[in-house]
Amino acid sequence: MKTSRETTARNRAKILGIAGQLFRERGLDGVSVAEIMASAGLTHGGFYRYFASKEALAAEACSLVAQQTETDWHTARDTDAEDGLAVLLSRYLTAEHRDSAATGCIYAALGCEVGRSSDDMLHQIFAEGLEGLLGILTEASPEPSATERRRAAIGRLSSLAGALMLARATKGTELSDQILAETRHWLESIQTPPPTP
Amino acid sequence: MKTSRETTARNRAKILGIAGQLFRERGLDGVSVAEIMASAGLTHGGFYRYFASKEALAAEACSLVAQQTETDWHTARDTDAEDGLAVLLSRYLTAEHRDSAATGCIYAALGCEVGRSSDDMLHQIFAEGLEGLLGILTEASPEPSATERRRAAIGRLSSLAGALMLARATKGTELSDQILAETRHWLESIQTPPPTP
DNA sequence: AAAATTAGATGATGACTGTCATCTTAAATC
DNA sequence: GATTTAAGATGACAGTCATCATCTAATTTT
Repeated sequence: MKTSRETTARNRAKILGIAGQLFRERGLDGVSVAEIMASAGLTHGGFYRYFASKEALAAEACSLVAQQTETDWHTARDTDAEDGLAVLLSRYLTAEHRDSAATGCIYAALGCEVGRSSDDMLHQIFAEGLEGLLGILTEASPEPSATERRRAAIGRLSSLAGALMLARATKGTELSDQILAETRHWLESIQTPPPTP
Repeated sequence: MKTSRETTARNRAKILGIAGQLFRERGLDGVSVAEIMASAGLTHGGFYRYFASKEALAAEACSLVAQQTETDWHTARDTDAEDGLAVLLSRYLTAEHRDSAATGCIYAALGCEVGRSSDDMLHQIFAEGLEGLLGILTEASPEPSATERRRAAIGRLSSLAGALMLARATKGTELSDQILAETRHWLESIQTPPPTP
C-alpha cells in the first residue's frame, strides 16, 4: 500500500540508520538487503524505490555515519577547552568502544573492506570523512607549527584506528586490553619535538 | 585419480599459500573455496580431504602468513643493527605495500574482518602473531625502560597497521599518500619521554 | 602382482543473495 | 469525489556458495 510522504521520509531515514549500524557490526558484505529492510520493519521488495543498489546504500550510509562522527568529535573536543585531545583519546580507546562496533568508529570497523572495494565513491567518502576528523585533531594538537600539528594529527588518527582494529581482532585475549591501554598511555606521553632553532 | 605422497604434500602447501594471498587480497569472505582450489590447479571437490572446513583453512593460512611475517620482520630489523626500527618503518609505510595487499601485512588486510569473526581461533592466532611482531619491535625500540619499550612497541604497531589500513581505504586520493608519508615522518620524529627522576 | 587405499574429479544439494516484475492499496492530485 | 500516482508486499529470477556423495584411477600396501 502507499504511505504518506512523512512516513516515506521516516522509512528512508530508518533504513539508512539501521544500515549504518548493521554495516559497522557485520561488514558491508555481511549484511543482506533483505535483513536491513526487515530490521527497518519493511520487506525487501521496496528497497529499490529508495536506493539504486546495495552499493548506493552503502555509500550513503557511510557518508551519514561519517558526518555524525565528525559532529560527535567536535562536541567531545569542546568538552574540555584545555585538553580536547585527551578527551578524544580517552573516549576512543576503551573496551566499550571495542565491544560496540555497531555504533562505533566506521574507519576502524570498515577500513579494510573499503580498502578492497572497487567502488571509488567509498574511498572518496572515507577520505572526506577522515579529513573532517583530521581538522578537529589538528586544532586540538599542541605542536608548535601547523605542519607539525597536521602531521601529528595524521599519526594520532592512524594510531587510534589501528589500535581499535587490533584490539577487536584480538578480542578475548590479554593483548586486546593492553593494546587499548598502552596505546592511550603512549599517545598521552608523546613529547612535542623540540623546536628546531 | 590418486597422487603420490609428495604431490599431496605439495598440493596442500600450494593451497595454503594461494589461500594466504587471496584472503589478504580479497578478504576471507571474498574468496570461495572453488576459487582457491582452481588457483592451486585443482577442482573444488578434493578440498575436504585437506581441510575440515573453509574456516579451518582460514585459520591455518593466517597462522602460516603470521609466521612468515615474523621471520621477515626479524631479518629486516637485523639489516641495520644501529636502527632496525627505522628499517621496519620505512619498509612498512610505502605505496608498494599499500598496493600489494596479497603479499602484505595480514593485520592491516584482515584485522577488521577477524575482529567481527565468531571464530575465537582467529583471535588467538592474531594475538600470537602480533605478540611476535611486538617482541621484535620492543627489542628495536630505544626507550630506556622495558615497560616503556613494550608500550611504545604497541603504539608503533597500532600506528603502522592503522596507517596502512587508512591509506588503502582512501586509495586514489591525495590523503592516501599523505597518511603513509606523514605517519612515517611522525613516528621517526617521536622523542623518548624524559626519564622520570 | 593382487588387494586395499585414497587423491582428486564430477556433480548435486540446499541455502542465500541482489535485483526486478507484478500486484495491492492508500495517499496525492485534480 | 474521481483519477492518478506510488509505497511497499509478494514472489520469482539467476547466480553464488559451502559442503557432501559418488566415482575414477593411480599409489601403497600386502
